[in-house]
Amino acid sequence: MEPGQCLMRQAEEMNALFWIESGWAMRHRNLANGRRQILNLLLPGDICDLQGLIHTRADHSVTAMTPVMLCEVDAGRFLDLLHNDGQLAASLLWSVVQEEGILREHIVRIGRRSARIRLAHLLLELVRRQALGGGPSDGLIEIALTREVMADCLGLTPVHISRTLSELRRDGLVTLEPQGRLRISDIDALARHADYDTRYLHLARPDHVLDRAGGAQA
Amino acid sequence: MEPGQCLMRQAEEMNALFWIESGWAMRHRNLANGRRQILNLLLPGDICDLQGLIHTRADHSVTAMTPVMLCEVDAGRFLDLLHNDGQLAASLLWSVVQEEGILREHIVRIGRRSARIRLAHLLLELVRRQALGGGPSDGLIEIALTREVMADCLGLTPVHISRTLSELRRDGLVTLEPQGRLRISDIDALARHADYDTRYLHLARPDHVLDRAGGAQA
DNA sequence: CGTATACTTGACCCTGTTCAAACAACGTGG
DNA sequence: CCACGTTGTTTGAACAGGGTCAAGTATACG
Repeated sequence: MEPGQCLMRQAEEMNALFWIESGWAMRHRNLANGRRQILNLLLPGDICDLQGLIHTRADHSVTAMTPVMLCEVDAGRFLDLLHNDGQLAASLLWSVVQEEGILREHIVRIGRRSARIRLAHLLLELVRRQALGGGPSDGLIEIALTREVMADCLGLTPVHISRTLSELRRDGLVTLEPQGRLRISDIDALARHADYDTRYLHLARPDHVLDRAGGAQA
Repeated sequence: MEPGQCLMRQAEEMNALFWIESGWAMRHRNLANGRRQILNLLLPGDICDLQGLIHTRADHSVTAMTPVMLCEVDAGRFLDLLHNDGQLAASLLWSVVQEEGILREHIVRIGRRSARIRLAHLLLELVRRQALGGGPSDGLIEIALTREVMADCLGLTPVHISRTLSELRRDGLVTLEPQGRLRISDIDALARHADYDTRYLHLARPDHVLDRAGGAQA
């Protein structure tokens, strides 16, 4: 899919599941007053969306931010597959727990943190998730995020993102690379600075879940 | 459990699942700077928590707000039960989708709405969820919420909640009942006023999911 | 090389915060 | 039954973080 194309549209009925192979996308909701809130960014390896399994109306849209390669699975077939493959079931459970964790973290960020720390957290999370999905782990964020995207993630305005980012750059925590990509110069320093729990999403995938679910078809 | 008791504590290892039979509880995270963000309120009928299934460290606490009766299920036994009971599996899937919807709604509220509308949304959601769980559906919120609880839900301060609530009362949208409980005088009026999607969580539970999962042990 | 899109910067404003004091509701013990 | 501590609520005044509007500047792209 090309940038700007919708994988899924608010209020549309879903009956498939997507798996992002490459490229970035975003889940977002558009409000009546023209505002937008991005709920979560989707990186390679992410699943979208459980809602598809229960064949209901989507409460948000999903839009490609870069060219995206994805794998589409019919909901019915997927449920059948779950039946025969406990490992798949365990993966799904794992992925759901991960996603809920990301959503919760997002709530805390938006609800109780300053603009500066919100932004630091967002960048730290993206760098970490990118690495988990096989991307670079050196602090460079693969794709260029517009100020508007960051603003709509964090409940701020593009103008204020611009200012806050300048601050972080001034303090040597973040640098601006070619093509508008961002780099966290020193991940640990920024994490300390921003009270970021480095164990978050660091969870090794515990195999006992796999074992158990392999028998249980969870 | 008594009010103030923890069902689950941040950073503690979980290997059980709870089902709330009666009473209200809250999921929350406490930050290093002493602030608190409530992630979600748990009402009768809610499940807490999927994280328990994969035996990992909790990233948040759960605390009883009223006396709470709950049903505790060992994670391993639950996974075994899933094996034999497709209906249970479907219920779980359903409940996960519901919960993710609630979390997403919360993000939009906190990220892109004014204090007044945030509060209206919170109250509307509670009234709706309460009714879904068998509680009153006439607009009365069963339990007295402190201003601080509402503030920590919505990313605001108790002082500002107090002011905002006064406004809503002045405008005749909400009334204060005995024992500090709140009542939405006219649910539809408030929903219109607050651009609240009344279809949200109104989702009838589709039986085809049950059927399918009954065979598939999803 | 010109246009479009995004980014930066400044000035001013507004929503929600902070601090502080007064007030109400409630339970306890004398 | 009343005094009183406790906990939660209301209100006011001053303040600040972030928003809004507007102008100017990069950067990419055809």
